[in-house]
Amino acid sequence: MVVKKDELDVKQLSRAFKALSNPNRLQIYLEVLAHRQSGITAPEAGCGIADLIGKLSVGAPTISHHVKELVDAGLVSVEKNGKYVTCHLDENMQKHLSAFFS
Amino acid sequence: MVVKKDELDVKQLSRAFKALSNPNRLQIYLEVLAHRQSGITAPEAGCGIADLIGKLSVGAPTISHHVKELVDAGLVSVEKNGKYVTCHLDENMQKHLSAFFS
DNA sequence: TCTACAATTTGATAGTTGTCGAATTGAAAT
DNA sequence: ATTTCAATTCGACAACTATCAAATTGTAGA
Repeated sequence: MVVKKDELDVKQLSRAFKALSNPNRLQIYLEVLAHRQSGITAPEAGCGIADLIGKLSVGAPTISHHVKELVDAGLVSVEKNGKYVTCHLDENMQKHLSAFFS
Repeated sequence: MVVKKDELDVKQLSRAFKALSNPNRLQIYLEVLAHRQSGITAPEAGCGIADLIGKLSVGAPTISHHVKELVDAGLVSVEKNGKYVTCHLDENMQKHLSAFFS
């Protein structure tokens, strides 16, 4: 059996950093970080798109675009509930990035 | 006396991430990381520009440009010795980024 | 002084990105 | 079924980026 590699390569890493390189996208990531409830799924866990639209000073299409980039880079995941979308932190990626600088 | 703020703001952070968002620039940062001698200044500490030119597959002007971006973002510093230039890791910035993901 | 050479600057260009307004989708409520 | 509303997709455009070749700088050696 082939063992799964646990390290991120340069390409993946640079993609993650690129996702965080735009101030608005970094803000979104910070919001998601702030809403994280480590462990159990709590009532107000996650960060709604509408919240983000309220807090940043760019339009909804731009928020949508940025969230997608964060998802594509593996930094966050999204969960759909009817009309609404909630963002969650990808804790595994966070650990990888933490390890990179340590 | 006014205390010096120790945290990076969103602007500074996103600038650092932008500097690491290009694969070639990230490679340079990795090289500099690899050449770091924590603590004392050892003989082969630091990473020469010529080394970088040898390891990456882009021309000297591009390397020069990328190193400048890393310096501007506060990730590395350069030291000149006659014709030669050596890059050093900015350990303080490294600590800040480490803290960000922890 | 002249030459060689490491590194940077300049100028150009193809490609990428952030943002917007308008149009679209799709789920819930009436 | 129609309306409403959250979110996404589309099409466009100005701003920015990565890279290169050519020209320039500046240091060290002959």
